[in-house]
Amino acid sequence: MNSSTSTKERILTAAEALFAQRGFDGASLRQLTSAAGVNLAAVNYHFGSKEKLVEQVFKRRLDALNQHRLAELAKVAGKPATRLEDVLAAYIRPALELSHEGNGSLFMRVLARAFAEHDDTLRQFLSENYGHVMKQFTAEFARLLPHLDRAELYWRIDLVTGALTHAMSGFGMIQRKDNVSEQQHREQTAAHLIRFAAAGLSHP
Amino acid sequence: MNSSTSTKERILTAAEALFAQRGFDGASLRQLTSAAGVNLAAVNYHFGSKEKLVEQVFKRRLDALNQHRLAELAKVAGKPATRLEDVLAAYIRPALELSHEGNGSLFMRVLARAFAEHDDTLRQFLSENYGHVMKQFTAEFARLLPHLDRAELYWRIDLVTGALTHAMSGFGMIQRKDNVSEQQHREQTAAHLIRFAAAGLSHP
DNA sequence: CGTATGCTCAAACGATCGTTTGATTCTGCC
DNA sequence: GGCAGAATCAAACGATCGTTTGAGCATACG
Repeated sequence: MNSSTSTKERILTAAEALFAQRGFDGASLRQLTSAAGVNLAAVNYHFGSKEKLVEQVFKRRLDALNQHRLAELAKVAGKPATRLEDVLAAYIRPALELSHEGNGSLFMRVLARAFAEHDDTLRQFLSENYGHVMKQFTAEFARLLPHLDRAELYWRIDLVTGALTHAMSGFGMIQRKDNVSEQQHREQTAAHLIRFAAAGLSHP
Repeated sequence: MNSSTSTKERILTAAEALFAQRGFDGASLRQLTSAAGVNLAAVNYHFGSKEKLVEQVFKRRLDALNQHRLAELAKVAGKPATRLEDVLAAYIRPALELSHEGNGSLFMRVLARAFAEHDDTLRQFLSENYGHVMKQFTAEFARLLPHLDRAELYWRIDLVTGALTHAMSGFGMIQRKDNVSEQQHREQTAAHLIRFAAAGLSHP
């Protein structure tokens, strides 16, 4: 028996941190298993390969993220009083709040990195597993923005996603100041992003 | 004598393509020199190391990009008739048009990848070499958006940059259709991005 | 108790990486 | 023509990578 958490979970947590720090190729299984305090062979034993481990790192967080997103969307979808900002909040806030659930802030960087890696395998993985989430959001955006045709809507949602990804990666000019807590910073980011996106989405 | 171009230039071009395809770590010097039709040792002879080669790949394109950006900005900066969209065009179009100058489309993916790599070395490199470009654009944005305080303006420019980076990376939902030329697609992207960004920047 | 099963471990495997070496060829100048 | 320096080449170096192996340990069940 292990110290408090299972070997699998220890590997996943250490992998997430190391992938965020050094990238998927940059983080070796030896660094990873050493940080997790497990044997080198444990990764291949429990996950089959390094690539499968990467997939599981994604799945663990993204399942939680999209569940959270859909729950927030369900609160406002289809209701007459719903404003565009409400749907955007359901789309944006869970993504930024991912940093709250146990060291998840590192995962945002993993995700942003993965987006840029531009791997078709990952792209297919995301599309297969979470495409239905985008469908639901798109439908609700379409309801609130009836003056936009479908192609135009896709373009704009894509740009919103780009701004969100950029904000999540933390690479931009905007860095958290020392006198601002991480929670405050995230709240500021969400507020700015929602207003910015609302204006960009709804302009004629 | 080489076939028409120098060894250095051949390496840079092949490196750009391979870095875009497989990432900085993923592309090996053996693949790279093989694709360029030069000897393996040529990289270390001409550039000193793989890391120095990466720097030069960036420098070659970014020098051209920022020169182009500043030239476009100079045409409109400070003039009374200048609209926000004009400054955004000077910021966005050269970045998207990077794909026109000799196989440069691959470089956009290199750049997007580098942004996500989140390497402090690169960050410092970009800041040192091209920080003055952002300063000039920020000043002009500030002139056209006097109702925004400095912090608010920084936030919004950052979000625009995020959307631009995302669009450059070509990872989003929006993919170029087969019946649309690359130039047309880039023009559509620029037009959407400029309108989206203008709305997001100037909202009250 | 005996045995089957799940897990951990140290060690090794083959492959590939970036870099270096030393010889060889090419180039331009006196 | 001959020599100096730049450039190219095949070959090898040491390091590190992901993965596999086979023995050892723990736990659970008949």
